[in-house]
Amino acid sequence: MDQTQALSALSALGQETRLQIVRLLVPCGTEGLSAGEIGLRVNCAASRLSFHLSALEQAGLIAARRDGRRMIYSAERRQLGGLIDYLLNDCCVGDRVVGAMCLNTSDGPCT
Amino acid sequence: MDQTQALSALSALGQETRLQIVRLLVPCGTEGLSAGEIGLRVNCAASRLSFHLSALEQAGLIAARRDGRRMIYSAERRQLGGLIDYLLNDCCVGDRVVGAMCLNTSDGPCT
DNA sequence: TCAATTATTCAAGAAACGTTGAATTGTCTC
DNA sequence: GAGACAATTCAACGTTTCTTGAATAATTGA
Repeated sequence: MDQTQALSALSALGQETRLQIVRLLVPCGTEGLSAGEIGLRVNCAASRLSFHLSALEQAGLIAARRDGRRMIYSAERRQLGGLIDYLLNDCCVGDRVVGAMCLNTSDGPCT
Repeated sequence: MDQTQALSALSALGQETRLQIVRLLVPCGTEGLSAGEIGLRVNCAASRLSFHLSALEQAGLIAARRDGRRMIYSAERRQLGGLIDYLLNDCCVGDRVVGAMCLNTSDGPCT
């Protein structure tokens, strides 16, 4: 991930509804959720939801597929991982203080 | 770090000039750089720079101190680490795919 | 094919953001 | 104190982003 991609991912996540959507989708894995379901969970009108979903899709943070008459969205976890990796290694150049925050978590994937 | 703090950090970083500033300041550690120096390095007029510096400060990503007639800014590396930690552990709930991206880097702080 | 369901697109207005230049504040040196 | 230096604040402007509601597209089932 380069700076341009990181920028678009960061600004996509820097909005409440969109951060909520990503947090909702990550635990659903590749199975994902339909747009309607997402709208119910994040309490969001359809057209507003579509707007935010397409922003996340453009940033590469979620992927869309059709299932009958519904659209299923799922988190692009590799892109999210890429963003974290960018922050940790390209932005912060392996800085010890920053890295320690990651290591401090008891059950995180880095321990 | 909670969702509110993460949101403000993410949206602060989702802007080119501000991401540049953070990338510039992290390697400088607690020593930091003066506003004028930062302005030269990121090619930014004084008032515009001030605007972005205060946005980063409000998000807790940088700290300011005065040294004579100059203001010295330094990265708040713990806050940056906290953001990464949030993305990895609270947002992504220790997701394996996301975590793997972090582990994959050869010389990152997580290996 | 017609109606119902699901979701997107469009246009308009409101709100937030980013840029600019001028004015201001704080600090230093003479 | 006067002048220079470093940085911030302010107001104005244009741009982008977000929200809303109405219109449109795609799919399904009677």
